[in-house]
Amino acid sequence: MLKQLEKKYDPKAVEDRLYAFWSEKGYFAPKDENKGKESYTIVIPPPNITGQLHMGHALDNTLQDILIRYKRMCGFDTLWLPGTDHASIATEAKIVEAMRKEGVTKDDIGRDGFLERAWAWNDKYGNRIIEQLKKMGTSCDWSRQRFTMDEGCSKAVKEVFVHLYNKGLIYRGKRIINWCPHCLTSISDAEVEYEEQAGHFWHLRYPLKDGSGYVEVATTRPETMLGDTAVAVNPNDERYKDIVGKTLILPLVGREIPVVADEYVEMDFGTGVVKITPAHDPNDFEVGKRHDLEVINVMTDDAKITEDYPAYAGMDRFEARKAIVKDLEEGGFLVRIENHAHNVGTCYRCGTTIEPRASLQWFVSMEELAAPAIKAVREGDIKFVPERFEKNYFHWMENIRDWCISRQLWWGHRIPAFYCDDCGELVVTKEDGAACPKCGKAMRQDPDTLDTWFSSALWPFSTLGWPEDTEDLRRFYPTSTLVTGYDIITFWVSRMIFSGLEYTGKAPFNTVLIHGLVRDELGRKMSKSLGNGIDPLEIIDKYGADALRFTLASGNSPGNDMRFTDKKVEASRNFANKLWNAARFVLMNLSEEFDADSIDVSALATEDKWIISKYNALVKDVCDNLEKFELGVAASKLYDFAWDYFCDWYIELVKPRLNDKGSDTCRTAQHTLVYVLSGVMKLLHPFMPFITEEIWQTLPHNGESIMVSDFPSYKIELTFAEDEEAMNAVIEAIKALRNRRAELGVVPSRKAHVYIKTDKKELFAAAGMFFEKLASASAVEIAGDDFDGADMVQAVTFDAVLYLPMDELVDRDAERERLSKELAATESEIARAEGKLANSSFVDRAPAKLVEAEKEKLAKFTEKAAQLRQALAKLI
RNA sequence: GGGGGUUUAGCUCAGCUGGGAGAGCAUCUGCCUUACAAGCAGGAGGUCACAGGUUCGAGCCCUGUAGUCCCCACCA
Repeated sequence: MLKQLEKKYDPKAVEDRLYAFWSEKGYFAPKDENKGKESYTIVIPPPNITGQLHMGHALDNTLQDILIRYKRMCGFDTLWLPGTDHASIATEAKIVEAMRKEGVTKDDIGRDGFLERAWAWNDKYGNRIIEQLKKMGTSCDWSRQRFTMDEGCSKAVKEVFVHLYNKGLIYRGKRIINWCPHCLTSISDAEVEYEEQAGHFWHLRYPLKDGSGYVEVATTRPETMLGDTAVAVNPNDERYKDIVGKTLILPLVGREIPVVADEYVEMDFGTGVVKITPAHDPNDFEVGKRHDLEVINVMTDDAKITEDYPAYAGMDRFEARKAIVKDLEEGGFLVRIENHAHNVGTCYRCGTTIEPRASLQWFVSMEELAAPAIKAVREGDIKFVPERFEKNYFHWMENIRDWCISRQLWWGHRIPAFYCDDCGELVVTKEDGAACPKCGKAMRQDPDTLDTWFSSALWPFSTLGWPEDTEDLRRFYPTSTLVTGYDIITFWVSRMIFSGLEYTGKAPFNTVLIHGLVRDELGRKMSKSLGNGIDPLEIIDKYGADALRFTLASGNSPGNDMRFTDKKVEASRNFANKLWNAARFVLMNLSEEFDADSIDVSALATEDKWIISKYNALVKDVCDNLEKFELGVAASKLYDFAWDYFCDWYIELVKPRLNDKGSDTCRTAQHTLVYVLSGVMKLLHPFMPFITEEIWQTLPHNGESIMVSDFPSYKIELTFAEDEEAMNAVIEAIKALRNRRAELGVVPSRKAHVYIKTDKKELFAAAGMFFEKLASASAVEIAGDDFDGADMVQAVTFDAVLYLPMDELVDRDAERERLSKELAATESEIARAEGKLANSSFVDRAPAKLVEAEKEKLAKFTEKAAQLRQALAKLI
């Protein structure tokens, strides 16, 4: 006896058990016997060890899991490689915060003590998000799980750093960088977010040393005037020709500063005079370099005024601004204040206003690296889906600036540069604790660490063993599809591309599948500060992982944002339950085992061929869609097929045969049910892994898990166009009857005799039981050509006219009106078709197939109109 | 300032190379038809933002306009 199912699908009773089963069976790992086959590899975008699973992860990983499960079932040598990212700033901030609560600072415990805490923290919490991912059903090969700071990744980082340094592509220099006074580190340009703020324009007056007057400058940041080392005007500006080269006295400070001429200054903006603060503005820094100006830093690491300016020393920059403006005003140097909205750079981690700052940092020289990365996408070695994101990528890559990679943090990859304090030698080496090659003394390692993205950039190959020539690297690299959100194309995708090309000589993946953001019901970004985030784990708890996955995969197209609502998950949950009950029904009616993977075509009834033919077309569609990364389209096709065709029609059509226990036709119906349902389970498995496995295992099946079964493939011999057409005619007739009965308000329990006038007598005669079961017919009779049908209710379709003797129930006027309306509609269709066919340019230029189809339609509508006219005539 | 997305039923969104507008939810009507009320059957609801253009034919292609969202750059 076959296993029976509970009435409602209970995800909790299934998910953890099946996940453990898959895991124990080792299905997540690539199979040895697949070695040598074409590989399909995905590397996970490594979540931060500080992270908690959010909807973005849920979406990202659902898409990856769909792809990898699909390819696995298709027989590829598949690997989905998981891991985590050390997330230097985020993690360090978290640990510092925890220490603050204990009253301990980084300086108190020192670098080693701090790192000890950080590693302990990683041991404790680093795997939390991995465990959460498993709840989603993600089929990563956990045996290959990596961490950006594990030994192998660290080795790769050093290798790359030394390689680039030796090639002259990494350099150390004093430049303006973005400094976060809260995180106390430099950050890269990509890590700065701009926001518009209402500010002011302070017009200041700087006196000429010779007492001949003043120049007026305008600034949005008056506090930086302490560090001014010049004032600049445009060389072509007639107004200021005379003062170029003269000397000014900097108010409040008394420093003598020159007036320089520089193209950078725009004559028609502000006063046409710019104060130059090389230490605190990137443009000013460049001007300063051109004119050999002094770079005077006026702020401490935490953005307070330095001791060099006693009047303001220790003041926060914004506090100092007020004080300085007040003093300028009192000294008569403030001309006026204008309102001015301007963009302020903020730290993407903490939101603090960044402070541009001249500082000695390490940089990657980007121009040479960017060129091949641009070429690879340009020439199609790497494709973005959807393609439009290539524009973003090109724009970023073509305007790329050098990448500031050093961070004043402790948690991360320490820069492998060593200084000899004795002789001043700088050595960049993979060896720790090397002695100075010049004087043999011990050297001091650079205290800074690398930008987190430096190691992430190597992820597709560092995780496979690079720089060693490992079996995994040969087997799985280059990877296939990278799945990520559009928000990290610049941070991550672009850097992986140039890294892969530079270090491995290959593009790290061939397709970048971009998805959008998951937003809340109101279309807002989910965020901690808004508190509008929805916890995927709570959704899983309430509706099941399959429902969540199906929701995220469907109703969503690549690159576009989606809104998340419980209503959508509910619909998916209902779908899961529908599948469950379909399976229940099939099992309840199963009397023996059948081969779920093949079917004897010769025994099939028309309706069997109809569903199998439709199923076969579905297989093709789903594969095509998945190959094109149209996962949402595939999902909705599966939904429609399973619910509409299979449940609402096929199961209902086949019920009468199932009652005929022991008959051949019953057995054929059973086999068809098993064949199609189990195929649909396979097609759906990438989307809804748990319920499909549970159902598949309960049904007759070959093998021990759907996860490692063969994905269905399109079979030309399973296309039955004629049977499809025949069954469609019957279905149309059933719908027409139902429609008529509903319009007349006849309850289903009231059965009625049905007369059918049709050319397809055999078909409709054989379909009698369908009308009894699905259209409340008490009996069905095929009417002869002389059948009159006067005073009967009629339902007209292309292939048949159906008569119901229910005169006493019918309002004749209403019926006449209805028929007239339908006739009018039909006549307008005829007019449309005739018009089209009368149009010689259509007939001549449109494809012959379409013209032919139009003619057929015209004939059908003409026939239908004739029937309707007859019916009307009989009513009167 | 530059670039891009988006605008389709009351709501959320699909709509593949141009060839008679779709789904889910909501709504209305009728059904406990022994797989499923998380269900079944039926209905109503759209000048596909607007204006031009290309085409035999446009939701789809081109141009422009408007609303909306985003990205990049940044004039002190």
